[in-house]
Amino acid sequence: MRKRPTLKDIARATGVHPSTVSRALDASARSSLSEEVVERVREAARTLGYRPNRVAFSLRKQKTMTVGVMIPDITNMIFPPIVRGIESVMEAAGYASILVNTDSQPRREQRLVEILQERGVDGIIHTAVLRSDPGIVEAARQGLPVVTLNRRIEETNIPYVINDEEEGIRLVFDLLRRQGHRRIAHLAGPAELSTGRLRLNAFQAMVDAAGLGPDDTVITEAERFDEEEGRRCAAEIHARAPGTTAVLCANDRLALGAMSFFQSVGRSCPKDISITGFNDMPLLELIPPGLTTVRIQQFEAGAIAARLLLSLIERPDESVPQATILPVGLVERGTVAPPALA
Amino acid sequence: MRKRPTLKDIARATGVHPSTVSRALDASARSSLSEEVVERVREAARTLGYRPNRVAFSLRKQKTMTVGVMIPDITNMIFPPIVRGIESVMEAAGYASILVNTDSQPRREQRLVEILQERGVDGIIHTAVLRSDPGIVEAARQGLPVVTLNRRIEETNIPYVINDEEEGIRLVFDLLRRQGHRRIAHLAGPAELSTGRLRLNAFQAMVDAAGLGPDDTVITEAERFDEEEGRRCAAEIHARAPGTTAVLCANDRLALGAMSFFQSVGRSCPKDISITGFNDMPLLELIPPGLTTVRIQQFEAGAIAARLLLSLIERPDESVPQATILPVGLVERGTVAPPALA
DNA sequence: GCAATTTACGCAATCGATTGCATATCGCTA
DNA sequence: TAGCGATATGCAATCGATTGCGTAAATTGC
Repeated sequence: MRKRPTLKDIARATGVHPSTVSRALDASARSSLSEEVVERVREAARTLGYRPNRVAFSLRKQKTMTVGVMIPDITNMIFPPIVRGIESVMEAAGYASILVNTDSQPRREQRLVEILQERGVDGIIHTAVLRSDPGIVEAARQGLPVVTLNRRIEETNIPYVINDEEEGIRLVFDLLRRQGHRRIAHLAGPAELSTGRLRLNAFQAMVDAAGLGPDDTVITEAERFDEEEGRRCAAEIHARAPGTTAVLCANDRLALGAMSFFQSVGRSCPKDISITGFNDMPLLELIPPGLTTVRIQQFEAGAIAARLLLSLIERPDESVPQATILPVGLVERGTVAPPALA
Repeated sequence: MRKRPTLKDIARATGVHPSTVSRALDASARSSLSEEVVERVREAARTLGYRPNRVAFSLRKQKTMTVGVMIPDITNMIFPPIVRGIESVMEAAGYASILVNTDSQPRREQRLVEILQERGVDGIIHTAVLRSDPGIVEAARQGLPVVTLNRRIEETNIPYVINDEEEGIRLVFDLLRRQGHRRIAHLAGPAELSTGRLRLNAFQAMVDAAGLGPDDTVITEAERFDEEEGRRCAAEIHARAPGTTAVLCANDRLALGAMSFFQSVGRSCPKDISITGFNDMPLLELIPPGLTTVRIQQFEAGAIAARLLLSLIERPDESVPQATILPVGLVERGTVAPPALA
């Protein structure tokens, strides 16, 4: 087990100075060297199996070619495609990604930001920010490139990439209205997450615009974006507003929970109750009666955020768009039908 | 935007030498210093907001506190829990993980191993090895700690953590037999993946032990572990052996593909055909009629592999178990029933 | 054929931390 | 009070690469 060769080893092998080796191997500095030396060095590097030591490189250049990717929880199925989108761009640009899960815990998140900074990441893509988020904001203020994804931090100038939440809510809301629904509940996401908040705001705007009264709509707020909370909130809706004919859920997992609840109390979907989701996560089409939902661009969102971050890192003078809003689409499946005649 | 303070800054602030600062901040070297200096240094470090520079640390100590985690594809739902299991252990031990997706492409995989080595990872957890895999084997031979997960590399002494594949196949096979099936097909995984191979071998052993003849069993081999291949191979089984009453699939995604195919040709599951999977991936219980499958320990497998790797890294003299075989369990749902009477 | 450039490479500092060794200071003993 | 060891701290090399500057040799100009 011999250790990896260094510039010095190549220098010894070729009889030149290490700095010359460094230049010979660096395409942009190569021009100041003679053809012959460059060739000899490259040949020696090849035969010795030289691989540059990125740690040393990082120390000298103050650049780790590493970015931090913060997500709430990789086991939540909407995140893997996003992560792949990010990596597809980052890897091609020579960057590695350190992936961390925040579990949506502010304390944990703050600690992870510090860990990433200690490691000298060149930037952070954050898909899990809370609506206000001191750790990451402070890091950005100190000059660390940051892009947020899926959510935004209010009152900062941190660039963000989000889906057109308003349009998504409009699509499902309009669908429900066209089918004749009037008593529409909103199963909202956590208010401290910007997606939760944006979708709730959009819902309320739609309700107002449609001229529905407060009696027609009931809103419950989930504490997490998961099935269990979906069930709990659906139960609350069922109890508080039994006349509800449609539940517009802030995401698919909440909707699956709601479907499970209504089934358990014998209200069949879509006959007795219509349900809609948001995100269009994988496998949804296999779960009957097929959740009607809003499709978002996951892989592409990750790739765009990654390109934004790269731009911040490598061309700090160029300005990047503060907001990137991705189009969404309606996916009609089987969970929406006209309301049963009372 | 002031830059991060270094040991030198603290040294200047306290009037001691940088090496003294280093010692004061290092719990194990602290003992050789006076109480008073230690306190002054720690105080200064706190007020300056000092965070150690891990890059410099890594260069000097030849240790990056970073591990590589190689998986085929994070969007494949069995991997996220594994990744979380790995990270739960690694993060607690102060290690960061660089996650890479190989897409099961040998060339790409080889390149990723090199990238990880360039970055000086202290070890690699590989959940995506092919049955023989020169890149990672060579890295291990050169002394890089490596643990494989879910799959193993044959004819090496690289420690591995796998599920009890044989027992899993036995559980579903016995279930099918008890229900009265005799004409059982195997929808096998790719032969170059050890899971594919192990499950196939186990299946054949069961067939032999049960005294079934070659006429009773047909075997098709998928090229990838996905739904599309599941459909394709199911079609092949349907064409070659229409009398088959049960299909034992090498994993859940192949099984979902098979379910989709048989439904498309009007053979209802489980009435006309029984189907079993392997892995018990999330959401399966929501897809009717509920795939009967084998549950494996995902999070735990990741955690165990991580502990193994940590042990290889930090205590190279201690020996670790070459093989860790995790127990599996049968999950009976709705896709298995007695064969229809011919 | 000599001064003025240019070319090609070496030298040494640097990035920020760690660590073996040297040394100053102190207390203590004889 | 000289000498000794123990204790606390400083010094300087080191990890592996990058890079501004210096300089010898090669080239050009006239």
